[in-house]
Amino acid sequence: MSEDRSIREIRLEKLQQLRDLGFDPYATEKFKIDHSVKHLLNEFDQLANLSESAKEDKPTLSIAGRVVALREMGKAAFAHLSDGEDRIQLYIRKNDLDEWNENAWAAFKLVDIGDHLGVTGHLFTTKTGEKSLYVHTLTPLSKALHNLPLGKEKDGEQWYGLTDVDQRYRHRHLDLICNHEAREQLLNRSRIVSEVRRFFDHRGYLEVETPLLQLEAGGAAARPFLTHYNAYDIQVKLRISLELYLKRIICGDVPKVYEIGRVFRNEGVSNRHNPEFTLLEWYEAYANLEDMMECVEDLFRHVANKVFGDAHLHGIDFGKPWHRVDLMTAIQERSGIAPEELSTLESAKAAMKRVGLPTEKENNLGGIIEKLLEHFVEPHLQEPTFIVGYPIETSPLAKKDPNRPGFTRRFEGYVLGREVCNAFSEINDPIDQRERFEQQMGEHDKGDDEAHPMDEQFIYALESGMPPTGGCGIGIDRLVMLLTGAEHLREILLFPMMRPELTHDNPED
RNA sequence: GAGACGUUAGCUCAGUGGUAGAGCAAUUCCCUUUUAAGGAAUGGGUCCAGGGUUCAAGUCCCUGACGUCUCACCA
Repeated sequence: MSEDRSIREIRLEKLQQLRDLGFDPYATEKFKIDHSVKHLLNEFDQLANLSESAKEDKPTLSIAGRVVALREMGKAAFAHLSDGEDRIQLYIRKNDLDEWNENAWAAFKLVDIGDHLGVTGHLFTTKTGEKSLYVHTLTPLSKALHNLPLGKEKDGEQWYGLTDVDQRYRHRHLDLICNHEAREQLLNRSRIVSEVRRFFDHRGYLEVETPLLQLEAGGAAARPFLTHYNAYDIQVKLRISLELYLKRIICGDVPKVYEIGRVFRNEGVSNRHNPEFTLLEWYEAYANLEDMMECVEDLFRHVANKVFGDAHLHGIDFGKPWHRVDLMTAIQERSGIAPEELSTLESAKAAMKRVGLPTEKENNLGGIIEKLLEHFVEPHLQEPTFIVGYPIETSPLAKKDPNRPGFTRRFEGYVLGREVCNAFSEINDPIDQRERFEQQMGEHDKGDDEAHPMDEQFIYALESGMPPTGGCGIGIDRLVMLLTGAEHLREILLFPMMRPELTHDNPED
């Protein structure tokens, strides 16, 4: 990024002048703050009365923040100070700055928009009725050497500011300074994750942390990132899911565990994809599919109520139970393809062709069924819905449905036409699990490089005995998208994956 | 991976093949209750990069980089 050198140089000169006046912005280590700006404004009347008595002699209230607006008027000035959460107007009068430091006014004149400033003073209301702080003393706390893209703002409306999405993501701090919505998204995400934790903690789940560096990345169908561990001189992979280690903990007789952690999938970027994202998975021994459904319903209801104070969000009522629909029934209703047609690969391909979908790349029944689901059913699943009963080929970790050959005890939850969770009764039969892995290895040999690898350590754990267990996974980023109404994953990822920026200053980088 | 669109001052954006523009921000000056403060003056450009066409290219053509959107792939 090309830098306006003159602005930077001017501000470095101002920095030196501030130092010469005894106001080195970088020298202060701590500045005592009495109140947040928001608190100051909320409790203004009470705090203003308190400060009335002390008006003449000593400083009363102390606040700090970034100067976001500045209106100088000769020997007085107005400024707005923002602590990120809220902003308050400052009134600075040359004659009313404390006499003990005659350089204070000169120092103030060297303050720019973007600088951090600590001030003391008393509260008052201006002629036009704005709650303000009458400044007695000021302490520069940082100097902005760049021209921050702070626009003008009135009544919460912003004129200018930073809108270039590229710059917003690459320099997220500027986005957070300039765009209130960016800050809100950050806070909402944090609140949602906190409430998810609280939900599971209160239900007696143990939060655990499992390895990110793994010899074989399993638990999902995805290509892993590869890296190298020098000490052992081995290739290791970044995890693509949390699943297998969490189930090994279940095998260790810890009956309820959850993890919220980053996983990495070596894939492209889109509105709803980022190569690293945050996954929530929880497992509960002795629980089945129905228990998992209720848990998902409770979780969404809890988070919506706690974070947004309402189970109704974006036209969806998370207070109600979710619809429960059999996958094959849903496909038949939406596409007219009967379950019998999807019993062999040949008839399934024929059915696909009949409804106008390409069949060239299809070589297993499960894949076709999931494609039909995606194409015909998903867009209609606006209301929270559990689709139940997934084909065995695409569910290598889910328990077989004893009543339906070829299908597993697995469901996915959908809201507003998008998948929000994936759950199943976990396989605890080590023989079955080994067969599934072997089948996946067969798929891998046939060219599916996302097929699940064999994991002997996991099999060994199952062979030691795992109780019947229900498990569920939710992409936290997509959950936040859903609850906040964000249209892009990038809006709720602080630092989304971006190609390196080619700068003119450093073309070699 | 494919297509469409975009990239001009610190920020937001105009710009019709013929001298590079505006608002805000910045610099200097005036102004002791303003609030998108106001007034006067000033400075600020690798028009994404590299080729090409042309007397002349920010503008037209080609290639590339980065981004946005849509589609494809995946979750």
